[in-house]
Amino acid sequence: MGRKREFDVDQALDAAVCVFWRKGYEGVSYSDLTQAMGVERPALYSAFGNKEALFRRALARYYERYLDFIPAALDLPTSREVVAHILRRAAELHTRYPDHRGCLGINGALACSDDAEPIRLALIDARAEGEASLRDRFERAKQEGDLPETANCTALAAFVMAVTHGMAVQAKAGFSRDMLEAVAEQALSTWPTGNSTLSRSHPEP
Amino acid sequence: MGRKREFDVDQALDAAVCVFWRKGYEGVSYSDLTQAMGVERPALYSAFGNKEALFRRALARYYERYLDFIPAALDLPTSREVVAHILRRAAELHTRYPDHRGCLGINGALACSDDAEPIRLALIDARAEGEASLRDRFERAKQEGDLPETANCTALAAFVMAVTHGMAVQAKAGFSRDMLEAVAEQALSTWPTGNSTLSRSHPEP
DNA sequence: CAATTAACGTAACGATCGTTATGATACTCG
DNA sequence: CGAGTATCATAACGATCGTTACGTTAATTG
Repeated sequence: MGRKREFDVDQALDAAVCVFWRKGYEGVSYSDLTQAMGVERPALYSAFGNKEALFRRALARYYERYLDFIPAALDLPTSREVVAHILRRAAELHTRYPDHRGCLGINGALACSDDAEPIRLALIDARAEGEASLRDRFERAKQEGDLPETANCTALAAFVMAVTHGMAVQAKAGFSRDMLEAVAEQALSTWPTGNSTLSRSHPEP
Repeated sequence: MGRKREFDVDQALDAAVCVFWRKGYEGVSYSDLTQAMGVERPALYSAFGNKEALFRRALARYYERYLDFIPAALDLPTSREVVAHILRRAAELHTRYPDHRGCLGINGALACSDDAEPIRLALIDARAEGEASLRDRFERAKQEGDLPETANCTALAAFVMAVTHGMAVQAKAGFSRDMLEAVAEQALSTWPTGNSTLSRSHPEP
């Protein structure tokens, strides 16, 4: 019972994602949020709780709506294809929207005040989760002969994520999609190959 | 004439560098600054101007005190040595100080409010300058036969900077120096070689 | 149709932001 | 020594931060 909500929560959340994506957690004020979401402050608090809770909701939505290509990439047959897909899709995503470039997982909070430290740590955790799943995928690749026995899967996953993060920084600085894709190709050119037929059965063009 | 300054400007500036390095431009308040620099607010204004001017001074000092290895690296004989030196020194610098990890050039302002936009652009310019000097160095390497004729020097420079920025993000997230060095080595393993004797006359161990 | 309930907009909360009067203090120069 | 000046610490400025009373409006329930 009671009055029914006059705005769509999901739609408002999408708007919040865009604002945080552009300005980061601390760079966003409630004035920014109310303007972008078309919702007055008290409605935000009743629907999402405080700013921190709203950001966490926005981050979760970002991962499921924009970073869904990462779990999808993990299903590709070779580690090289996994990496190629992640790097290329990241280059595209980071330059897709001219008014909020880069990655929310990086833009959200890199260095911040003590007040925002919980958000910074939450972003670190989120990134670490993706990196861990990538490492696990590389371990599987090693077992399959797709990566050499000597491969350091932890380091390889960290390398791929480092390039992705670096591209996000450059995207926020205005780098073109083409330039980021050139960076991605350079990163790919280092990729080790195993000795099974797996990696040769899916040649890159 | 008049009263003489009771604090050392350079020393205070070094303290400001550390604070901005840790919390970024917007994450730092004047309370943080006065506490870290041991100087009251009006003295900061009279010595440095406002917060934006202070940050620009701190950024300049950061480049000359901590990023001096970049111009030094450009003088090394081969492009591979240049890149190796930059990546390894970056990995070290980004993990050197436990209480302000990463890079001021990234931590300073990645995504921010509209008020801090001038600082964000200044950081972009500063990074672009280093990237351009790296590209120019690679062009020279190409002329010397140290890089193949087909090498895309702009993309190579962007790649090296992307890895550096990615390592900075990871350093701020708590990654160890060893892990960052493994990332650097992986990046190095992609490095193209020319066909002159130059690159072979300085083999890596 | 009342009674109840929840979301609405307005407007204000205390705290902190970056910035600056203001008067006291310490130094230089005539 | 005394006039002048620059730096000092205290304290306050208006603006904005994230957050929330409060009275009104619209929907549901008996």
